[in-house]
Amino acid sequence: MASITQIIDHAENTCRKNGAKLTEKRKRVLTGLLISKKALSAYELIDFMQKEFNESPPAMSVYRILDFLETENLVHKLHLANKYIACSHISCAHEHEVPQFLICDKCGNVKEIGIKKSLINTLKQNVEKSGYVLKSPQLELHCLCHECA
Amino acid sequence: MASITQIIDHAENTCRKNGAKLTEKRKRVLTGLLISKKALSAYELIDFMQKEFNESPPAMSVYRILDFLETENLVHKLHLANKYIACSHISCAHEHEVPQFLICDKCGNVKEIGIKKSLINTLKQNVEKSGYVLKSPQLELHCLCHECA
DNA sequence: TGCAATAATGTTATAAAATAACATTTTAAA
DNA sequence: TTTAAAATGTTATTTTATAACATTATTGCA
Repeated sequence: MASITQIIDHAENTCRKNGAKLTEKRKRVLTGLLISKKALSAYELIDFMQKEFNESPPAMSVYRILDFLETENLVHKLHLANKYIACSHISCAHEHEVPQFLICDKCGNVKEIGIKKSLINTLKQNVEKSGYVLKSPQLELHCLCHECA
Repeated sequence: MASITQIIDHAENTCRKNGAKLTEKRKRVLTGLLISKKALSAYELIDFMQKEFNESPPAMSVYRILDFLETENLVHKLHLANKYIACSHISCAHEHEVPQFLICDKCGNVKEIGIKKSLINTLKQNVEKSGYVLKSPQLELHCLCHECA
């Protein structure tokens, strides 16, 4: 399990390779999500950063930074929960599976699992049979965690 | 293809069987969604109903009505788009498939397809292997429709 | 039929999430 | 060094959603 510093370094290198820049502000937002044990909304992130880093960035900035991090695949937006979660594979060397998020409707806990290639292909075929093009196979499912079930 | 009146009648009977009541206000919200060619947000619904029925219910009421309709499975909330869409199987006599929504990220068009039982079972097993319980297998996918692709 | 309880809806206010538009600062490139 | 582009800030607003209290309508029971 890589330390947060290592993950940030790795993220920085990945961004540089893509011609993007992981600025200090962006690092701090990503760090906030990595430190946090749970998915956070933009405003929860602002509160969290106020407590952890003694800085309170404007919401507009946080949203922009989250958009950037999402575009760089460092962060995932969970639409079911209106929250963001750090990608759990940032420092992996191998290509990892498309994420599927199991979101507890009761307590908000989120678990990330990988979607098998075969399942993605099935989804993709279903989509194309319907005249649409699959843009992003990331999945979110309404669940209950083992504590709330 | 059932007429809107028939669909509403069917919905009313289904609610009655479930011990719920499809009041006039609720009928009008459902009708609005049935008339509409596309998924609508709560506020879009309010605008739509102002134009179609010359009534402008408060947002709070619309949200409550949408919650009710969703609970009765007459309406689906699309979390990716923050919109609602009428269930397309209200007057079907047979048990229909769990819905999967293909949502065009560009224009907002939504297509509903059915998820095969085998795919649901796969999803369910993946979830349970992770210690969670699948609560609702409804899926939403980021897509592009054939016009926007 | 009348009354009490419950359900549905309205009102007022606010919270939460998100974005538009303009401005300033920082960084990178020429 | 200067300019252009990127990043961030500021101000304001829009959009989505809900809390809490009040009123109205409906239902069930005596």
